[in-house]
Amino acid sequence: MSSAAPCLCARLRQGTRRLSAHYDAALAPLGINIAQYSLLRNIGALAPVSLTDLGRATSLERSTIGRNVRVLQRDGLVAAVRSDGDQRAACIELTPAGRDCLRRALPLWQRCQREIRDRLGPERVDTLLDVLSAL
Amino acid sequence: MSSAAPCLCARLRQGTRRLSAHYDAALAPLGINIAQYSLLRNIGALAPVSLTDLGRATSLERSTIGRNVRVLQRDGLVAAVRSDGDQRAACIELTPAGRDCLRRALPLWQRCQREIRDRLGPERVDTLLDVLSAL
DNA sequence: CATGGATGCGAGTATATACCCGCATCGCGG
DNA sequence: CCGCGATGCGGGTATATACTCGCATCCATG
Repeated sequence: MSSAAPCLCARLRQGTRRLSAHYDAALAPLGINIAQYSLLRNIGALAPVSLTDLGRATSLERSTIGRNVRVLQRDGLVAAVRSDGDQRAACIELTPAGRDCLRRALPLWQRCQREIRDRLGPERVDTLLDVLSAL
Repeated sequence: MSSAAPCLCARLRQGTRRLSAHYDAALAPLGINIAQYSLLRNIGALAPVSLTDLGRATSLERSTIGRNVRVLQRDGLVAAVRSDGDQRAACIELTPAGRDCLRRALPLWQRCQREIRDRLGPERVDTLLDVLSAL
């Protein structure tokens, strides 16, 4: 029986792909996806921030952060700033274009959040967040 | 307020990364990860199966399936079979090594499933599966 | 039977993600 | 002050994933 049970991880991955596609589609007019939006939000909240700290905040590998930030940097949404202290740290902050992108993305993102909340109901959303935290 | 609310998608992605890492670590002794295990299970259940049908079964892009299957094929876990009908279909099935890998992976996977179920409790697991289906 | 739309795939390209290695810098202990 | 472990990053490599394009095959219709 248990060998026929659904794989929790596979289901979670599948749900994540589907939900990400939904958010990605909503953000597409701005040329960013949900991973980038999330990273931009984190940078905006923590800036100026080092790649290592960004990795800690997002639970992402530092090297992953580096590559993802590079894309945002290429697109002019974030920029490196001179760090006063540690010369190793590559401190990152939003550019005006990045702030503008975040601002315009907000309603699109909120719409996605609302849609999901409406579809699932507030209780199940809260349960989901709770379970994800416990994961 | 809502702009400060947690991003459901980001949380889901984060939880998926964490859970996947857990399953990946458990399956590492067999040289496969959870995505490959899941794909192998699907192939085992549907074989002989075309890439397109595999994609439908897993909600993955057909081109993604093609690339993922290629890795399994390179590792000798799956093989293409002559299709009696449509000459376009690249019918895939498990090799004996693939079946053996699945067999040995089963207890490792079950252990992961049990750990998660123990950590979350059966109700929350069921709720999670329910929510993911509704996503 | 011939042709054109539908379908199945592969390849190109791009991002997300992780792991490992090597380099540069930092800071502490001698 | 000097050296060595700790820390921060970039690059290499690999897989997962998606989108697009082009090719081959299929099939229904004329």
